[in-house]
Amino acid sequence: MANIRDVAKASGHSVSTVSRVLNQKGYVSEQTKSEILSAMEKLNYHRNDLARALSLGKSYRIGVILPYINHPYFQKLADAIAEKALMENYQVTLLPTNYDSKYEMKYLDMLKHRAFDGLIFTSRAISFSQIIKYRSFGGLVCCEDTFDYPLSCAFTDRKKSFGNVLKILKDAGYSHIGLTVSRSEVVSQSAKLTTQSYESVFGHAIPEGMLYRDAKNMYDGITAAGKLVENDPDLEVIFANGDQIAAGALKKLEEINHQALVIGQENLSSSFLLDFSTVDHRLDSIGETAFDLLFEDKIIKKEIPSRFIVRGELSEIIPNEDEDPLDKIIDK
Amino acid sequence: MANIRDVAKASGHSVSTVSRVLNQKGYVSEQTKSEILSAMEKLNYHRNDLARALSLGKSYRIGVILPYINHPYFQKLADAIAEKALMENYQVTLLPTNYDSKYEMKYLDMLKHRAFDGLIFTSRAISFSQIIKYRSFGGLVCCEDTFDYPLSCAFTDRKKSFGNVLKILKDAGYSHIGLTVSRSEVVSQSAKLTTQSYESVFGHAIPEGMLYRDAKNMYDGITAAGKLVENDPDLEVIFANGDQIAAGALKKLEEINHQALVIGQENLSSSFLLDFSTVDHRLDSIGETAFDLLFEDKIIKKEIPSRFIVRGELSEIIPNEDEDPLDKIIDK
DNA sequence: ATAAAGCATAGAACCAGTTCCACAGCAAAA
DNA sequence: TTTTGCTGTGGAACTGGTTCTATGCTTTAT
Repeated sequence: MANIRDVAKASGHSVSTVSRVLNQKGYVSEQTKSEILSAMEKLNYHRNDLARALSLGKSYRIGVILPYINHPYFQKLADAIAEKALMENYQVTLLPTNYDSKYEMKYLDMLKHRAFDGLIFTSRAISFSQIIKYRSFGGLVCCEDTFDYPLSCAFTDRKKSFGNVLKILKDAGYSHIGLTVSRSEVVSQSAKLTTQSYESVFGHAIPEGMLYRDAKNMYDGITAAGKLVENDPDLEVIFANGDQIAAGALKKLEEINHQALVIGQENLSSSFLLDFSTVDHRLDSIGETAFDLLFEDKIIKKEIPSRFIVRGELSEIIPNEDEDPLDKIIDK
Repeated sequence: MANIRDVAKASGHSVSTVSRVLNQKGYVSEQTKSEILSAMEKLNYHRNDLARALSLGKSYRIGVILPYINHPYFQKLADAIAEKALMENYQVTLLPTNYDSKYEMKYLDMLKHRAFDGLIFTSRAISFSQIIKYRSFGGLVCCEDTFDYPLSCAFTDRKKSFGNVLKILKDAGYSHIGLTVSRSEVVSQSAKLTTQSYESVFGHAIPEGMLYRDAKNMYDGITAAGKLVENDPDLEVIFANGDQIAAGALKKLEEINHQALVIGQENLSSSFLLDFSTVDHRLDSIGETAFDLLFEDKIIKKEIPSRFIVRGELSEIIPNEDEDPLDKIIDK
């Protein structure tokens, strides 16, 4: 493998001149340039990016921290980040954690070790204060509200969007509502906001047994629907924490022949296929924004508004006047 | 940022001794070791992975080349590769190409530039002979049969599995069969095998209008089903090139109230949810194997057998004796 | 005529690691 | 007693780039 010194020797010029040709900056005569170029050709030379990165102190790589690599929510978010990053000539590496703080710390350590120029947290198990400690080692952005912590973020106000959906349900006369969350509200910010929204809309806590706390995939959705109907035979609505969970729930409801509304989140293809309403958290915007903030000098916090996509029987029930803060969309 | 020389100076030892402590190899006395360790602690020292990679000539990074980052088939395959790679302490970067050979060449160039130790092609636009040129720059593996080309691969015999499914359909008395492929059989190996299998089972080419050539996602599935029924009002079966396409087709068939069997591929959650049969190409096995082959010295080619997962009405029709080369599974 | 500015190039230091080699001390084997 | 082998350590070269600085040589402006 030829290196820059080999090229210099072969062309009869100095290393610095070769470097100038390589980077197309500084003064190089046409004559010299073509001599060096042909030497490169002859030696089959290609610049070593690792050496370049070491010298520059910048690797043009970022990492996206996400709990599950094959989870639709995080996948969609990661895709959005990757799309923007690739446009800016950055490479993106997906870093799955399974919500294990050990992994999160490991990836932060990789930032320390200069494996990345920056990290985007799509979700997390560790605290903000832990993350902040690593600020001096590279860019850091979270995809959730970081409140008063000195940490950039791009996020949707879930309390607002959850509250909006719940209010619509309340106004439409529904009261037997089951909810699912991925993790207990003690550890999950999203779960906490779900219960808080419920309380503020309905004026009381979610009734015992109407909150299913371990909904991570379609199969959990099946289980959740079973439990919720078992706990409340008059169940009217299931507000799930994702379209995949909603899809599973719908399947179960059909199976046991229980009539109830199902609402999902993220506007995945399954919600369209199975024709249920869904909260679109605008993951594409969030991802793009998160990347943009990564290498800003200042700490910036950006809120991106959600949309409620109304489908199926709900689209006939709810009023369409609407001056709420969300773009409400009646699909088809 | 402290470096290894700072640690050496601070601890009163040499750089090579610090390196030995860092890598836990070679002789170091307990006394020296603890002195160096505490110096590292004090200086908040962390090894620079870029410098290490440069020195070692190995970055512990691999790339996975795939046309679409959010396509279920490639996602599943990439997930399988990533899972194995992470176990072996390699980092995985997803490299989307949109079937643009420019991108594929760009990623091969990145291999040249030492950004990766190896690349796995899950699909490709360029020829095998193009890829082979880069063999000297790092590991290279394809997830399809590379035939006589000197290139490692992990793959399923699609001709075999397609033929198996088509034979089952033929034996069950179906003859009005529509098929979908993602790209024309001129460029897509998979499409070519689909048409070849059809011909060898039915003894004639796919009738005009019964092959839809641009099926890439669920929405294409909807369009495809419409066209196929239009071209043959007696359509009995749609054999789609993926579960997402099959799901779209099924939706369209229900909409226009046309009774026909739908068969997908990859055994995604949608095939389970919507209860149609599917060909499971064992992407998890393929991904794992592909990684294993990446850093083998020899060129190795491994075939992984597919499974046909039979669901819905088909499970009542087809005989269950079966000594065919595929594991046939009757689901539920 | 002379200073300033622009062009073209080379040399050497620098980024932060790894590793080969030499050398010393000491214990066990010849 | 000498040789061998193991332990422990340091120096220096090496990985392959970038960039600062110095040095000439032309032009151009004053």
